Amino acid sequence: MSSAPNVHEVARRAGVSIATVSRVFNTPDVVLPQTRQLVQRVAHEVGYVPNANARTLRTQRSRVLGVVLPTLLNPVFAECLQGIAQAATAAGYSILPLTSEYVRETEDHCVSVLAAANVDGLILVLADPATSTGLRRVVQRKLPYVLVYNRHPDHPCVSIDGESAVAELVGTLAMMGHRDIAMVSGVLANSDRAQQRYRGYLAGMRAARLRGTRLIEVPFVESGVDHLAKILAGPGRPTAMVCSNDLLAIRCVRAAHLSGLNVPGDLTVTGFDGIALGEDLTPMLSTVTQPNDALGSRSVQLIVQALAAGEALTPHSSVTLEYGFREGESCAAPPETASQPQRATRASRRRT
Amino acid sequence: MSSAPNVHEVARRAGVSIATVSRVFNTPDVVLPQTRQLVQRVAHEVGYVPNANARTLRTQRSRVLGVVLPTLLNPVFAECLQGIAQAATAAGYSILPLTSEYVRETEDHCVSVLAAANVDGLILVLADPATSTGLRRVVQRKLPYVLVYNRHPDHPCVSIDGESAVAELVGTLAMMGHRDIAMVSGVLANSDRAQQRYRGYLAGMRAARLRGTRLIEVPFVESGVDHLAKILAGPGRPTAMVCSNDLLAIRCVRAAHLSGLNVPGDLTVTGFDGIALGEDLTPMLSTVTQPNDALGSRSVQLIVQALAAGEALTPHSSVTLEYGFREGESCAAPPETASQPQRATRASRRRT
DNA sequence: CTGTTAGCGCTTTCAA
DNA sequence: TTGAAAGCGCTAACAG
Repeated sequence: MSSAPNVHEVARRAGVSIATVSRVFNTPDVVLPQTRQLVQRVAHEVGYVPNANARTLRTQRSRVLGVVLPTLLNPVFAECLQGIAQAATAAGYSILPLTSEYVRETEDHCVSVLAAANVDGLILVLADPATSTGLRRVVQRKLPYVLVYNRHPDHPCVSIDGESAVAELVGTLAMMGHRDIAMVSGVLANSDRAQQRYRGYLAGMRAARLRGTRLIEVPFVESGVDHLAKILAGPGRPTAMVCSNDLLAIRCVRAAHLSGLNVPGDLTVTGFDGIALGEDLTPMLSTVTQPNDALGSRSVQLIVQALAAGEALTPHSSVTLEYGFREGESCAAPPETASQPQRATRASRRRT
Repeated sequence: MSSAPNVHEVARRAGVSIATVSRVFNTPDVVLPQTRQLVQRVAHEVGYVPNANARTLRTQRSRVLGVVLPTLLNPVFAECLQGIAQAATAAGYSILPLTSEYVRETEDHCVSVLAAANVDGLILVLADPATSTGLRRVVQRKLPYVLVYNRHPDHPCVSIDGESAVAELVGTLAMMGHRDIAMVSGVLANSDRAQQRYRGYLAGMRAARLRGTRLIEVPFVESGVDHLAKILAGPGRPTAMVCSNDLLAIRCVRAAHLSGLNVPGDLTVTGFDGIALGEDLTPMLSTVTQPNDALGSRSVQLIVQALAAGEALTPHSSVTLEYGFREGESCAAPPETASQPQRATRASRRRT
């Protein structure tokens, strides 16, 4: 409602020129200590803060990184954003986070908004880089960008090898005696990560010489618990469910309970993502852990570094971080095989 | 890296003046259809998007709402932000969300950043409005603002009556036979909501003629599960734990499990917030539910409306939304009283 | 070390 | 209906 004080106001009150005021905020050491302190005092008194828009307009750099995430309702992305925020602050950048809600058009729109806001760089978590029109626009406008979680040979990415992780996990389950292992996923077409993990599942099953692969796609209308419970209550239910993310795994555990099944006694459930909350659940969620905040901070570092160097990031700069496994308590040998549930003990680590 | 196209570029290519280009984007109907279409075509071709900074600088309004939240790692605030984002989009506003991480200085800093960004209004979730220096600055700069979750007679707030909610909840527990009811909270000094809820606890205990009040403050170093488990393993443990938020409740359930206690058989646990995830847990979390997204969207509506009217919001415009109770499965009569756990059936509602 | 001045991209009178 | 021109708040030459 009231007009914010500007350089003129401060300059007038301090009896100096607007240039001096500007210098105090940009190159303080170039102005006489005495003058500097005077200006600082006056600025503080009137509550002057340099207008970021004017500054951006003039300098052609905003020191802002645009961030596009699918949603913040999934803690995975909230954790990642946390990492992004911290790293950005450390590097002297602000962030402007937007969510696409997994809608293609929204993803597109986010890119437009961020471009209009003159962000210096973009950190993107896309549904699927291969088909993203927003990404195409970013490339053709030559905006510096990096993808996170996504993996694609044509783009700079910070990610983990989800395929190997799931393959490895399935191998472990097979060694524990599981033969009926199902994969639970959101709609595959909606996410390259889901596809990646599904490929890992298939590879793992193949490697273990298990033929009965099964994909349970949970359309994300409602939470999907009822749908899952129905499957578990029916005949021929799997002994293990490998879920494409932790939220889905939590729902599987719930569905098992609703079907009168004990986890892990009657049913093994594993997740993917390693959200912090999973550690506080009972049973503690067995899951593939990603370094979510590191994925975020690493992407900031990459882009900030590219910005400093003045050259765009290439697919060549892609980084694959390590994943891990949390043993948890939702995993055991299948009921037929072991008289008493035996825990998984494997907790290996892998890099690519 | 590459310079974005601007009005001049588009004007030149379309053979019109920059003013006409501007009009096409701001008052399309005032320009000849033929000219308009030409400009639109050219703009689209070169991928022109009006520079938001320049526009803001010139018009002195950004159509951006600044949002300050404690953290996004607690789904409560992510849910609220979701509501804010939707309502803002619907009203033609963008949002600029920042997190304070419950640090006073950061809260302050967020306000500065948002002021510098020329946001048209502020939506704030503060640690404590009574002591926030950031808020003081907002007021003295006469920035339009509204507080969410916080409650304070001197400020416009969108909130629920947490005190009554907890009091009511405690009453219900007492009626179920609980006498040893403890309150579990984060550090009280860190949040006016925690204080509010604690007052409700005290009031509820008083109303039920229960004298043994007990506050368990969980410092948020680590998750606090070990601390809680230790308390539960010791003598004189309560039969019910009323938690100040759902995340804490989840940890209490975990702690109970680690101490060999069954929830709700041996211990009743209730939460506060009504995060969506609580519904998928086993036992399903019994909790006070807040309309998190409505709190967010309502605050947007208030501020947008004030902006349109050109007059600031006053404490008078404060809105109290209704809370509810989710029965859940983490609540039962205390072990001494009932041979078999009996469920709470109360699910009342209250407004203030 | 400090002041004057041009101009970032845009909107908006004011004229035509 | 369209164009010319001023100016939002700031920074960065350039002079002094």
